[in-house]
Amino acid sequence: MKLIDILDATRIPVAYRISFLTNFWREPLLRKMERETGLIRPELTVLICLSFRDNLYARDICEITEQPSNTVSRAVTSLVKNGYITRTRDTVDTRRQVLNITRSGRGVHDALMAKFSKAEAKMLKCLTKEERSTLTALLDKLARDVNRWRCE
Amino acid sequence: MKLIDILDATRIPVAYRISFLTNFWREPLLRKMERETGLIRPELTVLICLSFRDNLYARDICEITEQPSNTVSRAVTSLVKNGYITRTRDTVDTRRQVLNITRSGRGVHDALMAKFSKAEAKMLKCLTKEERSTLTALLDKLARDVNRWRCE
DNA sequence: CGAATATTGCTCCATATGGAACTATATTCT
DNA sequence: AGAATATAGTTCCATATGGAGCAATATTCG
Repeated sequence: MKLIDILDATRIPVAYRISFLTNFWREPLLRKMERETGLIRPELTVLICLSFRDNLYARDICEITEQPSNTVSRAVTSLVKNGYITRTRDTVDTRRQVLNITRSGRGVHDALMAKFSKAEAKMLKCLTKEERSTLTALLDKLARDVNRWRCE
Repeated sequence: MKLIDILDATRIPVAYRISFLTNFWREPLLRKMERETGLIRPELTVLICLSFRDNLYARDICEITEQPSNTVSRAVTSLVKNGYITRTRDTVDTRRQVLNITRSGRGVHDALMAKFSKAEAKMLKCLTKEERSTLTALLDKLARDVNRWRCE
């Protein structure tokens, strides 16, 4: 028996399958990233945020990602130390520090995303192009409705 | 900005959405379970396995779930202590211990699954019945193909 | 202006969980 | 049978990460 044999019987068919894909696709990939680059998850998250937006405060990243501030703080400190982002004290509000991704940070980010993209393509190979866009659309519908179904 | 605003731009549309649902749907639910029942994830996993199959060894559960043996070992010990499963030394191979879910364990399991099922129904409310079965089918296709795309 | 309150980012602590190594038992091979 | 190897389950250790609370600064309100 394997976990996959429970697919048919579970009372939470969608959630179970999503969980399954998370466990067997995302987790190994992230663990591999951790081993190979030394980057950990919250650091990747921060990097992703800063690759989309310049001049963010740690606080912004907490709100964007809904991660606790200590987690973000640690990630930021580590990324600065590795030269992947810069952190400069805000002159107006000296509690704040402006964060920006460096060239090197963007390089790491882009390389990682390329790997993930490749891994995703491999996973999706068993679907037709149409099925892929259907799947994306359905997942999208769920994700965008987060405020209705979110816990608490 | 929110993480959800990255949906359109990401290079890994499916994986990102799955990750998003995991972060905002599964994680809070599991954390709530941990707070309210004291059960942790590997314990739930073991409980699920034993609710599907009697007389498993810890080793079987490792293979089923692909979790490390120490994690399963800890979960088993804790579940036994709480009276959710029984553990009896195998007479043939005395290294092994036969595991079974108790009535109380099944009660906890069923109650949890009922909650998860309800939470899933809430999440899926924005999809039509047909969309739901399409989504399930597509995720199913991906999951069953795990051996082709799995990492290492 | 001065006091109360809010906010930013951080440190301290608790805990979940994976990797490696260990013990006890079983199996295999000569 | 005896030695080498494999396997079951555990313990030890390292680390990722969340919660609570803290110091420094900013804001609000009298």
